[in-house]
Amino acid sequence: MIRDEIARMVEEAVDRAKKAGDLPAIALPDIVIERPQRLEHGDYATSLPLRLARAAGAKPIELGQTLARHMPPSDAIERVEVAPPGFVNFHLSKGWLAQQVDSILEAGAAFAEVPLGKGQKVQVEFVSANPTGPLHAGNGRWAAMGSTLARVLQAAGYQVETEYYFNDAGSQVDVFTRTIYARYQQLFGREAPVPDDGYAGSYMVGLAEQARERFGDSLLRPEGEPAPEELGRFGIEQVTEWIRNDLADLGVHYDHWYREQTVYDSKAFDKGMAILRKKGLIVEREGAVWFATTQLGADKDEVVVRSSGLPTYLATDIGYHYDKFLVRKFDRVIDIWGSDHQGHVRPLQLAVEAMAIEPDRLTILIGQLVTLRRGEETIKISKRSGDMVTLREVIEEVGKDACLYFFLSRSADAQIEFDLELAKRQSNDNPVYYVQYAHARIAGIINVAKERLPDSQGGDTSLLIHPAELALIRKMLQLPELVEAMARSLEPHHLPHYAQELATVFHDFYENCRVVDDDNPDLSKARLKLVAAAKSVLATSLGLMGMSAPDRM
RNA sequence: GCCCCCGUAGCUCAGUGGAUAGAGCGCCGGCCUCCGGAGCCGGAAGCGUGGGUUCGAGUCCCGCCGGGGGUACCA
Repeated sequence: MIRDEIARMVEEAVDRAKKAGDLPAIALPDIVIERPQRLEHGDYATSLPLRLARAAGAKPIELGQTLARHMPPSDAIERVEVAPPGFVNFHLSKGWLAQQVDSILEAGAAFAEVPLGKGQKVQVEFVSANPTGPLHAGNGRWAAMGSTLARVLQAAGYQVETEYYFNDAGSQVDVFTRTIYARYQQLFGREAPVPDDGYAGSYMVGLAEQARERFGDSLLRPEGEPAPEELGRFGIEQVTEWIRNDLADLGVHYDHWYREQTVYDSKAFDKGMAILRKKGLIVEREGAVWFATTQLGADKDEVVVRSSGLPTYLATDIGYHYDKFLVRKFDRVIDIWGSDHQGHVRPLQLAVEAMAIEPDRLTILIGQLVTLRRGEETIKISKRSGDMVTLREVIEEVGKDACLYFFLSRSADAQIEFDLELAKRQSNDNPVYYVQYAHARIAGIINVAKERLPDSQGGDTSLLIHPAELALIRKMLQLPELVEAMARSLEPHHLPHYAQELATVFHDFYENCRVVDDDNPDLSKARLKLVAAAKSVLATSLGLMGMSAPDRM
């Protein structure tokens, strides 16, 4: 990327200045190349002189001039300017910019790729909601974010696997089974109340009805006997199928669906626990088994096996991460959790570290929860109370792409409010259509060109000199930089904003530059290349977000 | 109480410690003899609050105010 080349140039300028005796031999901070907000400040800039001033004992502006004087030449850079109070600004040459159109066209979707991950094996696990009820609208946020992050990391050179972990073994399954059994019994006229801690949602009645169709009354047990496990398993399977379908309708597909039961069956649970036990971190007390995190600096210990004999969520998660790192050998693991799980972050990190896994191989992204609202009314998300807005409902009423765009455009740190009424009303105003419209518009232009320009091949991009043309090229060139930034920060929410900016500069170009012009076939052919490149970059951006890039709307 | 996240335009949200803080929606005013007006151009309007660090703070640190989450042998 050109930005990296500029960083190397700055480094070389420093070396040359030192050798020439124009700069004392001082330690160099990281060279940061930034993008100025204003075009007059150039395409790229560095504030290195400001940072070096004190150590070098010189005025920033003079340091800047020294660096500029020693700056090696480059075909891509038209001029280097020093601006007060101490910036060095780099202006890209128009000719070089125009050439990039050919490079972008040639690269296609690979234009967004950057060699950052070097083939490292990374897992992204997200959503992983319990299969005890349908996904709610808030789960869509993690689906959008996780799947996009996975594609971004892929583009950044990582070998990525996505995973959905579903809980088919814990205590919630027991609650679920008792609830569905209550509903099932009710269908046969028995007085069986839904347990106090059970799932109140009406979908449980539907599941019971499905069970009745499938099993008849064969699962009825004598009064007072516990719920049959088979009924629970049946329900879990049905709900898992709903979840798969909802995610598929959002365009989210996983490489692996991982069952919690696997943690036990594969002995990962036992092996993980054994490591911690060997280190003296497992203690028994008050009838339960504890992970002694206080020995690792925490302010309280964590229960791993309840006095009932059932492992806790944390315990299975320890085994699960043993499996991720020590069995499946991912170089990096990224878990996306809602902030309601934040209390588990430290204990799990401590466990991973205690298993001798380098702590920075595990990244747990905590996303703030989605608050749902319908007009004035706030809706509490709770599967157990049954008062919820399902993801399916939102996808159907707002549309897949608009839904993805909404969830994706907010930082994970922002608690967002999803007003279902507003979302429905504004779905036509969703920015995603603005971006898709730009893509469709280009498709239209290309069709017109086919009719009117018999020979539309081989445009000469050096004819592209209009400010609107160059602005479009400049914006396209940001995509690889953005992919790299997102892969580093794990913040995919920048992508929709970028796509919109790209669409904006395209629309501006469209207003100012006529592409298909019978009187000027050479310029038309050059501009056709430009819009074809823009179409490709728009499609790539939309593709990274899991959205469609339609030729017609 | 303690821990984590957040307070930026009327609303929903962006903003790698840099040079004059942005977008969408909403509001006001303009633009179709011409490739798709789901578009373009212009306008009004903002960093919760008080200190500190820095050449430079919306961004980092501390206090206060406000919102969300956690602090379970639930996940």
